Formats: sequence, structure tokens, C-alpha cells
Amino acid sequence: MPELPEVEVLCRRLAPRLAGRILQRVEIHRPASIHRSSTRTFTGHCIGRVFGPVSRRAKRLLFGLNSDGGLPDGFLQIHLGMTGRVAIGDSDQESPAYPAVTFHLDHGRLVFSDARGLGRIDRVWVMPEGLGPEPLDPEFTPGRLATALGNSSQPIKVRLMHPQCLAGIGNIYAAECLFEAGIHPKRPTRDLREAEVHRLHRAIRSVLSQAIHVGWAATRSGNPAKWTLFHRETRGLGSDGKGSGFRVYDREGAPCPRCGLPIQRIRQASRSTYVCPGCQPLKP
DNA sequence: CACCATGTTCCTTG
DNA sequence: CCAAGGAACATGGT
Repeated sequence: MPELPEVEVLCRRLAPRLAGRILQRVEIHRPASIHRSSTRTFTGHCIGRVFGPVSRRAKRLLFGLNSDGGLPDGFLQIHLGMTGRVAIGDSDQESPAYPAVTFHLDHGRLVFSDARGLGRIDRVWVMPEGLGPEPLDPEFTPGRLATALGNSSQPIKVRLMHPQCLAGIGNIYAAECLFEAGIHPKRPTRDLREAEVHRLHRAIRSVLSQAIHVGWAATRSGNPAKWTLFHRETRGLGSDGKGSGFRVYDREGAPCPRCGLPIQRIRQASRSTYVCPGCQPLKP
């Protein structure tokens, strides 16, 4: 469930439930999930710490930790990879499938589970560096987008997904944003006109914030166990033009919600991209 | 068995 | 040198 909107909603859900909780014990079921330190070192840097604010940078969750004296002591950073999940449960609840690391708290526990094992947990003391701007930051203007895109000849879709270019955009939302902006994924980045960069900026902000809105609403109105996969629940329902479903992602052959032509699936950098041949012309 | 999969990083090829 | 593509990571679902 890991692109910016899903991580953002997860972050907002976890924050109030973690604040003040004490990390008493760490159980590592999958050592490879611990990044850049031994399991021993990692555990030692966790035990006894108290959870503070929870935030997000790109697709990473950052759990602020304090020492038992109350002083700030860095972060627990979780990158979900493709299949990572985070859940909070009572101690007597059944564990989720594919548990990788369990954090036992003074009340309940936090479980990171991961079927494919591409997610990573890190103990860090500085904010992540080398990442592109946050698209929902008020400072993120069309000009900032233009700067981030640079004078690259890369296809715009591939460029959008590059973490050092822009934070938080993955395969799903790259396709959605480009559809919304009416830009073909294969357009060379440097060929985009100013008006198109403007449209793309607007599309990125509206698609991402709408996804957060939908994801957040889903957590509040039932089906809490499945909210992270809301895009799968809504497959095929995207033709309402706005709201819950994806407009193009995973909708090969389905009618474009804007013009009715069948959505095409193409390949780019060995990943699937979905595009409407009518609404996203190859030529500006 | 074949092919697909929400991410990131590194290597190879042209 | 650069850019684009592909592989790798490790595993499950269809």
C-alpha cells in the first residue's frame, strides 16, 4: 500500500495511538528487514524509548522517539517497500500474516509485516536526505516542479517516479497524475511546455490530496482492515470521474472516464503504465 | 509453469 | 559521458 497518500493516512492513524507508548521489547522475525545495523544494535537503540510525533517524508514513516528522560532521540524509520504494512493491535490479538518485526509496547504492540520483504526499518537521527520536494508542501509551486523535473530527456512518467526528483510518487499515482494532466507518459520531460508543467503541478496536488481524503474517509467508515488497499476495492468503479476509484491505473480496456476510448496498457522501464490514447496525446 | 505485482538501487547496453 | 532499460532484491497471487 505504499505511495504517498497511503503512507500519509497511515501516519495520521498511527500518531494518536502511539503517542506516549513505551517500547519495551523488539521481536525480529525477519532480520533482513533491519537496515544498516545489526539486530542487536537496533534493538538496543529502541528499548526504553517513548513514542513522540509521527510524521512522513516521501514514502517513509518517521516515528519520533524520546529517551525515557523525555529528550528527543531520533526516529524509527519505516519504508514499506511494495508489500509492507503496519498494524497496531492488542497483545492477545492474532499476528498479521508475514510478520517481520514486532514492537511490544507498554500497552499493545506495533507490527511491521511484509510479504515480499522489500520494506526496510531503520533507526535514524537525521531526516532523510537526497529526496525530491514534497508535492503537498505549500512551498511546492509550479516553478519548484519545473526545477525538480530539470532539463531531462527521460520520459515524464519515469522522471516523476524518481525519488530524487519528487517525493512519494509511485507507479499508480504517476499514471493517475499524467492522465489528470492530459500528458502522455512517454513525453520527454524537457519537451513539456510551461502550461503543461502547470497542469501537471495542479494534477499532482489534486490527485494526491483526493487520494488522502478518500483513504482517510475509508478508515473512518468501516472496513478498517482493508483501507490500505482501497484502490483495489474500487477497481472498475473509476468511471464516476471523481472520487474513489482510479481513472486509468489497472483499467486496461475499460472506457476512459473522460472520452470513452479504451485505456491502453504500455510498458515503460519494464513497468506497466496506463494511458488514454484520446486524452493524453503523444504530441503537445 | 508463466506472468504479474504499490519500490529503490545498481548494472548494462547503446 | 549520458540516458534508457533491465536486473536484482524475495515472495505471493492469478
